[in-house]
Amino acid sequence: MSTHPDQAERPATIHDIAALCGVAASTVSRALSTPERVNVRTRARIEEAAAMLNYTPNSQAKALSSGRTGAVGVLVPDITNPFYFDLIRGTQLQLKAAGYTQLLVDTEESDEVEASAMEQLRKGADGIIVAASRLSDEVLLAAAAKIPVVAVNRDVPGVPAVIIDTPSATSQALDHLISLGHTRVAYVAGPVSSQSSERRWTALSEAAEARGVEAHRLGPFAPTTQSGAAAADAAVHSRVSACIAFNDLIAIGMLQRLRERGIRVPEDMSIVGCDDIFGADFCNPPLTTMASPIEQAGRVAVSMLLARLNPLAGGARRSRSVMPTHLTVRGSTGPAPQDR
Amino acid sequence: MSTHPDQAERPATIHDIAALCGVAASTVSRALSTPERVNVRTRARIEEAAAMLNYTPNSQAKALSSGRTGAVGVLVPDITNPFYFDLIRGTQLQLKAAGYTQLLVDTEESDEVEASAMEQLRKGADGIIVAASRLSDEVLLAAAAKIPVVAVNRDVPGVPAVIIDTPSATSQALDHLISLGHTRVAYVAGPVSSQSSERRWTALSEAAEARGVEAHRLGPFAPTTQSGAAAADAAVHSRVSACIAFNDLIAIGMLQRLRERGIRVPEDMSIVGCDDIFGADFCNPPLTTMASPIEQAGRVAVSMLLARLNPLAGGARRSRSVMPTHLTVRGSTGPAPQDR
DNA sequence: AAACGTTTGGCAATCGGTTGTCAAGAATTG
DNA sequence: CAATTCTTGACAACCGATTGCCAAACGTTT
Repeated sequence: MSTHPDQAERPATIHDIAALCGVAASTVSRALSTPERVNVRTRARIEEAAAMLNYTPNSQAKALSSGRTGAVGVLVPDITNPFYFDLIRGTQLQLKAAGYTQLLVDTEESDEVEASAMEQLRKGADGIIVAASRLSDEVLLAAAAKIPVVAVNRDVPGVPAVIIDTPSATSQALDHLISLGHTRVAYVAGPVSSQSSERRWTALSEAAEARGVEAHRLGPFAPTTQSGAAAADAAVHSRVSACIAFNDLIAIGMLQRLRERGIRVPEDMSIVGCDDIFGADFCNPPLTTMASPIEQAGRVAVSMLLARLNPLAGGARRSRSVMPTHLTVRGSTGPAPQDR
Repeated sequence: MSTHPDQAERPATIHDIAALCGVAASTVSRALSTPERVNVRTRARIEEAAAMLNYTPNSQAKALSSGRTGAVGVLVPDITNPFYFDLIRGTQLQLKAAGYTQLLVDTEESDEVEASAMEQLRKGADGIIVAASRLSDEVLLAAAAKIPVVAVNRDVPGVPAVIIDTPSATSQALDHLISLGHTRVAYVAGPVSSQSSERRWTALSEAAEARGVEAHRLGPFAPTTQSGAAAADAAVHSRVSACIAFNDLIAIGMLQRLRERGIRVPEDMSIVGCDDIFGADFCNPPLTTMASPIEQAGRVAVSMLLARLNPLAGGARRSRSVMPTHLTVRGSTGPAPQDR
């Protein structure tokens, strides 16, 4: 069947090692997973044989018999949204460091796809990290009861979470705009299913009231540059002098649209984005935005999940971690126009 | 152990279905995987029971007994490089449509990480798609002998590949620059291990010679915006009036650096990028670049791989597919300066 | 030297499916 | 109605590990 019948084309198994060493397969298994329970000399022989045969444990078989898959699912609403790049990279690095495999799934901004992915992963992964979940509180909670889940940017009591503290940054952004003389500000809302959009609006409207400035709400808008065009038109129509956008994609889309319409940024209109994604620093003008350590958020999420999976390893087992956010001022915000 | 001892918390297995229908587990397995070999009525009962129990096959067990994992590994050098976003999305969509799971791995631009990931995936996946492989021809060929591999942007005889035809676009870019009056052009090279960088330089230098213009080679540079700064300085020093960069990341980095140094684009220097990544259209100035259907490239790669995995399904079993590339002219290229 | 406790290693069941083999039953045919 | 073919479904081995259980071998203590 093979070109070299006598040469083992097929990956080595513990049985091959066992045969080579003259021990039982179970001994090999123990020697490799519970070294202290096997005679030093035997173990040495086994390890030598394993190295010689270039042995790699079959993860499928391991998963089947042990129940642990060594994989963690990472669910994001849209892979092509740059915001998730850093998050994905953070989870990837941390997971790999811990010897886990990352199963990345794009849920296409759909709660159904998300739910089915979770059901799928229930057997295919040891745990799940879900970013910006579109699921209802109840469904998410139910899912978390079946498989360890860590949510990112989604706050549901009972579900461990990493929260990126954009609401507080929103207030900073408002103060920044107020200090520039703006008195009529719009919040360009994200998808209705986005909890963070909701929380940000709450923070913003409260802060605006406390400071005595007008806060309008526009949207909802899809978190893409395309919908930024509609957002820009809405903003112009609402006669505000500054906008705080749900995220940088929308903000960048607004920048483009305003430029097309001949509306100068920041002279005629100031724009604040959120996330400090790739591109925020080199768009035209560079975007004032709310930045947070996203990659770190991914790493923290993994740590929280792994602490739950391996309780023995100690660890504070936090169930909630808040990532700080700060305002990064660039060129898209400036003094309010004086035309009134 | 559970809060509801009488309720099946554990996912249903074929044995549960078999018990419910009064048939053997193997019959259930056949009914679900080889429906035509089971009595219609029995099959209907089984399917009904499966639906009732909310049965999902255990992929681990399936993989173990059948040898097929239903997963495909996708290896990219750097997840945070926007170029790969669309590629990843293309593979993800096409794989999901075919019922496969995508295992995404960031090889960190390292041939060693890439090789070990391949070895790992040899048992954990049915096939591998590797983008911009850093491996040597021999190693890649050896890997392809062990597990079906489709390479993207890597041309090794014997390894099926999807090639993005940037060399021909490079000539287009050169013609574009020549028509603008440029006579001294630099190629800003990518990593030495990148085959596409090499092929592009070959195409460019030949085209330049044929057209009687000077072509300089700068670099190598890492494919990041950071190294674009060094590239910009090198370009200025080499006194060329136009640059064709290995990719958009470098080009965008150059744009930023040139701006810092007060060198105007395109008045003093024209820049051409490659890939038309996210951001290329809204940087300042918008980047003239070589665009190709990257997402489609991902989909084609998956199709080629799956055709190999399931030969029965027919399909032309192409072993090489070339994706067209065209020049997208934006604001970063303009007439050559007249100062000489 | 006997009794004891402790390692150490092998057997076999198990995870949840797939698949080859084969016999019983149904359908078709002569 | 009997013979034959086909269909259908049950049994059991197997994929590659893990793991509970038990017995053999070892060293220690009295």
